Amino acid sequence: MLELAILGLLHESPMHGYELRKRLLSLLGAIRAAFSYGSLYPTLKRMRQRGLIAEEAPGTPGAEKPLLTGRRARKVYRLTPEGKEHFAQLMSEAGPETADEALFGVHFAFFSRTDPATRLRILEARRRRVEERRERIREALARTAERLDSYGFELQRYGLETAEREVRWLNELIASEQGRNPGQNDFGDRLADPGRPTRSATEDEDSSEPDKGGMRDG
Amino acid sequence: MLELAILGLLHESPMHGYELRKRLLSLLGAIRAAFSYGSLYPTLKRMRQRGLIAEEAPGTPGAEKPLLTGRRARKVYRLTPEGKEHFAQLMSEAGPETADEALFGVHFAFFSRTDPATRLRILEARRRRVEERRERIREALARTAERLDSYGFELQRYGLETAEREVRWLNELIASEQGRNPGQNDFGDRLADPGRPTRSATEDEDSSEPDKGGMRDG
DNA sequence: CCGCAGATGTATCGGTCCGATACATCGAAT
DNA sequence: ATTCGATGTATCGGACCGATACATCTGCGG
Repeated sequence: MLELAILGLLHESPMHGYELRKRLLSLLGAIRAAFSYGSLYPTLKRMRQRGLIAEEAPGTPGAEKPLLTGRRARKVYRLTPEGKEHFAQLMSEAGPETADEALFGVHFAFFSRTDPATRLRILEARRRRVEERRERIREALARTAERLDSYGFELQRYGLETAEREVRWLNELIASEQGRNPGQNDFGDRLADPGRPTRSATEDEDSSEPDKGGMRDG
Repeated sequence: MLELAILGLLHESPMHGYELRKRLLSLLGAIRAAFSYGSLYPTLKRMRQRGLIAEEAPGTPGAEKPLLTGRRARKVYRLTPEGKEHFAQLMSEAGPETADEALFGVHFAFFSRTDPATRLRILEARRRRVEERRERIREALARTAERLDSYGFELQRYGLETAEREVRWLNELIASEQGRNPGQNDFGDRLADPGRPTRSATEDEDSSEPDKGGMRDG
């Protein structure tokens, strides 16, 4: 999960842990809690040992005090070919695991790097999951409504409404996906460009992204 | 967290693990994933060792094959006085920890066992937390909107809307709490409406009526 | 000039929780 | 008969989190 997110982010450019965490926060913070350093650093270590990422070598190994603007030692990680392949493989999975709230969110955040068929299957798997949850709440409500105090009732009601809202959202997304030309990917052009010399994303101002509003039809 | 939920449920009646899990699912399943047995049984063991719960003694220690309807050995747990006290102490805490999504949900589910002042503080702590989250999303959106592809944008938009919706919900709950007589608790026991059993918004919405005078008051 | 708060940066530790798995009994359907 | 699903207890490895530690750089007020 965290692994997938790291691989996805390192697709943009090499980064060190602290920066990864900030990007993670701004990318996923809207839907889930940010990963903590207590998971991030051990995961980076593990991924490095597995060869999915590699430490960027500093210029001169002797007396490597000044990194960038005179900062202290930082470990900058970059994606290896194995990591790239592993990411593609993880992203192409569309089983029931991808319906989990957290994993779905990460997948969705990198949807532009997935083919349309996989996107659709993931969205439908998630919808199935939320629909089941919705039905379970309805049953529980019907079964135990008279036993609930007003707070318990309010919790059920709000949870049911939340599930219904997410199903509507997924329906719109699925409709939007199906509205596209099923053979084409009108988002893929920006990611199918392997030769882009990605600068560091710290103060980057590259706004060559005219496409928008594919699903903002309603 | 799980501990708090177990203590709360055992307030109703003694239960064994399997039953606890089912009750947990129907009580909290509307807002969070159910606890798994992988957490439940170790937690029960730990709580028993700490004296918060105790195993219900079977009728006759000799030849105790038939429990209830001839089933196999089950461990029925009941609340000890220490457990009752610990529950009250946990429920009276209203610090920032209680603003966490999961812990807030459990607290809320047992709100009828908390005094109104604590309820109010917990609701306000949660609202503060969600407002901060909402502001972080807004900033991230303003800062990185032009860098986002349509999926990233949609994720931010949906997350922002989710946060705004929860703040509205909390505002209603807080207003409802403040509308009560601050010294009394008119929800103490049961107050289920015997009339219509909770029709939820299946297909209708957009009523946009701001009346909604709090939670089902009589 | 000093100090000190706050951002940057890496890392570990203990603990909670989850998913998978194992094992066993029972009632009902096939 | 036997397979299937619900009931029931339990453990294990792994993922993640919160707290903590430690160190450097920057800017701010005194």
